[in-house]
Amino acid sequence: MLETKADTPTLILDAAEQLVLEHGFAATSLDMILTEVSLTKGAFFHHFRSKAELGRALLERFAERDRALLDGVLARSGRLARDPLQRLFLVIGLLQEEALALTEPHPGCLMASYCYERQLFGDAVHAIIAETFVYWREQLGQLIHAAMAVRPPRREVSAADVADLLTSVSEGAFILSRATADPALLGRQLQQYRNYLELLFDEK
Amino acid sequence: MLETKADTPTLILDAAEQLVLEHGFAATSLDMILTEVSLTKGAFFHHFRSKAELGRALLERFAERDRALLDGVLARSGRLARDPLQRLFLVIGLLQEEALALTEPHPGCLMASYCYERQLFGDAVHAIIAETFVYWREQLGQLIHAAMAVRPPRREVSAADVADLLTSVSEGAFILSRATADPALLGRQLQQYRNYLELLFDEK
Amino acid sequence: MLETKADTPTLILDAAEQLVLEHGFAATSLDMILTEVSLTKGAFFHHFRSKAELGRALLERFAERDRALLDGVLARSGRLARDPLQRLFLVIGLLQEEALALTEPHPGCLMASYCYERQLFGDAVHAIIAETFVYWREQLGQLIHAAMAVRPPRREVSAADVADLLTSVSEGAFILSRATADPALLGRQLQQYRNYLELLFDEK
Amino acid sequence: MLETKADTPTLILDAAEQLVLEHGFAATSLDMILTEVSLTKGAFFHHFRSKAELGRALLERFAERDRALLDGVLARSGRLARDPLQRLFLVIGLLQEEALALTEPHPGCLMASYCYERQLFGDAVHAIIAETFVYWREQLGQLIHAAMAVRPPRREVSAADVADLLTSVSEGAFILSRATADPALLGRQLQQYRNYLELLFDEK
DNA sequence: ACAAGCGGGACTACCCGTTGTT
DNA sequence: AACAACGGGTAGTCCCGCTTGT
Repeated sequence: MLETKADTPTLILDAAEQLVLEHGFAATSLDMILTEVSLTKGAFFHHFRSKAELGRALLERFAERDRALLDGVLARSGRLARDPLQRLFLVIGLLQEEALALTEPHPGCLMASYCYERQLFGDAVHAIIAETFVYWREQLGQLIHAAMAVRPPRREVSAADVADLLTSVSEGAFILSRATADPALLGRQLQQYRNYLELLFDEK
Repeated sequence: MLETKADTPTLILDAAEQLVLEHGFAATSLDMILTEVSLTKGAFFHHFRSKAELGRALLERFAERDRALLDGVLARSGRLARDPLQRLFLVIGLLQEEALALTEPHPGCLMASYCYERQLFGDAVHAIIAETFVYWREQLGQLIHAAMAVRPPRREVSAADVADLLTSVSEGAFILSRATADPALLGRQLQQYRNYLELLFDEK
Repeated sequence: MLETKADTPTLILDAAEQLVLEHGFAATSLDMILTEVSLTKGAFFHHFRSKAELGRALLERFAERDRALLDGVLARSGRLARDPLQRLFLVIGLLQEEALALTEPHPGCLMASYCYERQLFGDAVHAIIAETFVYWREQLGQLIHAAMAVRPPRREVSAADVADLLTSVSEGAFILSRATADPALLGRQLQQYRNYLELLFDEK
Repeated sequence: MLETKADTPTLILDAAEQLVLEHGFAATSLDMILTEVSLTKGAFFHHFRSKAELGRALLERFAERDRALLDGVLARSGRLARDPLQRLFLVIGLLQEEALALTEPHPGCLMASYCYERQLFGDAVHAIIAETFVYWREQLGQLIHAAMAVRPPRREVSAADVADLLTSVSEGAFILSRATADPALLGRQLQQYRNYLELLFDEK
């Protein structure tokens, strides 16, 4: 049906992403990737100028999908509700749904991985990472801000900080989930985040 | 008095830790470390059997210090208060104090770094990481459990999950703080965690 | 009018010659050449069987032009004078004219370049180089021989050696001119050669 | 007797110089050199930071020896005669002696070789080449200048140009000698240079 | 306890040439 | 006639670890 005949660059990116999340970027050799997709160096360097460029392309694709994920849940929440507070909880709910579907620990976040190999990358890469984190802060922050207008929170908080907290909890849970080999951990941590929001916006 | 003339293994570990947190373990070559401390391979292999052993020693020292940090704040909180609820907020407060003292982004967590280079390490290393995260869950979890006995929380939560949340938020904030080059971010995120606890244990 | 739309092989040869004189043959990759002329491998291998064949074709064209240069000045000198001595000085003069027109150092001689990468080429190429140098020795040597018949030289010299000297001085001046970034050097060295001939054939 | 136990860098330089003069720098692989001296890459990179640095070291040693050759013949000529004109002819004579001793074509000049692979090297290398050629121009030029003071030449010439001519003739003869596989050619060309000087400084 | 030198292997980058297609 | 894609091989670089010596 969806005869998605994957093209070579995509095949390479797919294999690379998975390997990088397991080994780190530096320890992921081109040979490892190319063995995975049954190609040779010649093919690789026809599509990418260097390994560094592969790293950048990998991150760019990841960041785009990451923003698309947020855009998606924001859009869906908008179709299901008008009230910002309801929308906010819908957003968290949709993310929780995905977390609950995991049967093994979340594969992790490429941006976090790159952060722990910071010196390997140039400013262009650092900028993409920062922008993507800030995108969540701003997009989600707007919704939180709107919710705070509808219902004053029980603690004086910054919408940006509360938005960042979702990112923090997620990133931290990715790591913890992997370290303890517990696929359900992410869902439980997102539930804590939901608890926080519920208490924050509790009536009375 | 405290003329602690650092011995060679310690010098190596210090340089290595800083470099690994910036470059990742794979991309940190022995030459880089040894240049930093003005030593040669001969000296290194006299003290460490291999690079892998250095990695293990690095992690062990880090994990010990990490547990010691928790032991320390727990002990101090015990000297300042008896009530578990008060002690819990003291623990968070002491950790916040450290976060507020940062003038540049937190250097990060070696355990998180290793998680994103998982395949480079053996089960012995993975075990240390898991145990250290579980140590926080259990030690802090006990205190939270005691607090919940004193004052029933406004949401039904597991003490372990609430304890894990501190780890998640911290790990996530390390990454976010670095990515956005914002040293104060960690403190603000810990404040969100404190908010959560305050709302959870609010007396109506 | 003479809208000589250069054909592909010529375009390739032109770009290759310039690049080889700057980088040497080994360090001139096909990709470099093809980027220069905006073509791909497919086009190249349609016109040349291999890089080695390009090298041969390059040299052959160069050697032909080199012999044509000598033929040209010899023919022009023959139209301007009958006396071999006069013709000889006319030949040198015409070559000097070209040297004086240079605004940047002479691009160099492909045969000299190949001599310093001798092992890359086969006997066929070596033969072309030797024959071209010998062609100058013989053609110019004949004229010098005739001049010596007309006017006995003040030193007993071999016509072939005196002919070779023009090649030596030129080849050496190409190098010296480049090394010192002095476009006028070639002209000044040819003047020394002319001085030698003048003194050699001085009437007492 | 002179138990000259060659050290590793010297062994490498010796093998490299010979190979570079035959193949050119680009086409001389480290493997070729290291096979010749029975070493491995590990050993090479312990002594040289890169192939480029080898190239520089190679040239520096060559240039030093080249200047030492001139210094040597100038010094010997000074011990054998006082008169600059006599010294000048002694210098040429000593150089001719060396040329006549050759049983196979002169191995060539590294500086000329590098000139035909110009783009491979940086300005530091270009500077060394230019300085070395200029050294001959100045040192030999001084002697020629002194000779011209003693005996006015029969043509108005610049001492520098006459000095350069020796370099030109030599460099050109290296190439011609190789191309025609004629070891005696260099000696015969130097004889032409001597003829030129004799005629230039002829009495009457 | 540490330094110098070196072996052996891995990795990125690049290069030449071929194939299939338009 | 020309291009995109790719295979196979090789070059330069670097890295870990061992040996030998002081």
